[in-house]
Amino acid sequence: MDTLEKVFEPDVLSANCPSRTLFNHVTSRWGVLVLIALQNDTMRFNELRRKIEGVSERMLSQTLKLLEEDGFVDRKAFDVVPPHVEYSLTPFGQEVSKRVRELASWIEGNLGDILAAKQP
Amino acid sequence: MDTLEKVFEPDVLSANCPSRTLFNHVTSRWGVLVLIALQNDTMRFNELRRKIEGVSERMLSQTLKLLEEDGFVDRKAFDVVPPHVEYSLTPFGQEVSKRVRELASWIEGNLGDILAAKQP
DNA sequence: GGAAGTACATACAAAAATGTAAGTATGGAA
DNA sequence: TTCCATACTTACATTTTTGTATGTACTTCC
Repeated sequence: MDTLEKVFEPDVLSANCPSRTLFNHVTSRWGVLVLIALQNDTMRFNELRRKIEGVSERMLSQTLKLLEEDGFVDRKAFDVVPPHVEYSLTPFGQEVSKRVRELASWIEGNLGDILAAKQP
Repeated sequence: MDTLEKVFEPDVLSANCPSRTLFNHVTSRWGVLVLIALQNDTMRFNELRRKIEGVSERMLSQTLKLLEEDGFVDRKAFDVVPPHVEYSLTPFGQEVSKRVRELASWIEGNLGDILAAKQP
């Protein structure tokens, strides 16, 4: 009966599938780290910057903006001066964060064995 | 009694932790896709290239080499001409692949809702 | 009064990633 | 015989990413 239903299957291996774009944002160099850093906390911009060693302000704000547009990060700005902004994960963001964390944790937890197995 | 034991905790948030390097390789633009593509198969170079839409030969071989050095990908070359090479995941590679797949699958499975929630 | 902290934006520069085209040695198909 | 396929590598060009420095409009600390 569903002969006319669309049978579009999202696939990150397809060059122009929207899931690929989202996947790229989430797995981007700083994206993964932002997702991990925000996992259980609400953090301010400079807090995040200190936690994620090596990010520049530019990259951090760019990454946050992208993840906010994708609906993974929530930005709450208080209209005061000096500025006060709080970042946190949306429910969607928490789901992806959980999975990114699992990948990172596995690597961290097996780091010794992985490095020991490397030849060069 | 373990006063002299090392208390090094791998952490991807630390700029020069080796886990960060591995994590970057694994979550690199093409790295994630190679890991996903190889999940249940042994594949040849050009097969992979066709499966991962958009990779250039250069990037594919570079990525494969990196993941091989890290011990996630196994390369088996047969000494024939024309060349015949088979790529597959090592046990470590299967572990990371599993987690990368879970992230990708979650995004693919929730793509509709994610896109629907986006404002801009 | 000067320095530091806040959360960025913007312009410019440098570095890194990626693509393109060509080459290699050979077998098999048309 | 010419073309396609295999699995790459290398040189070169372009694109993208990333960093650096500076400015903003205040407030608080010393």
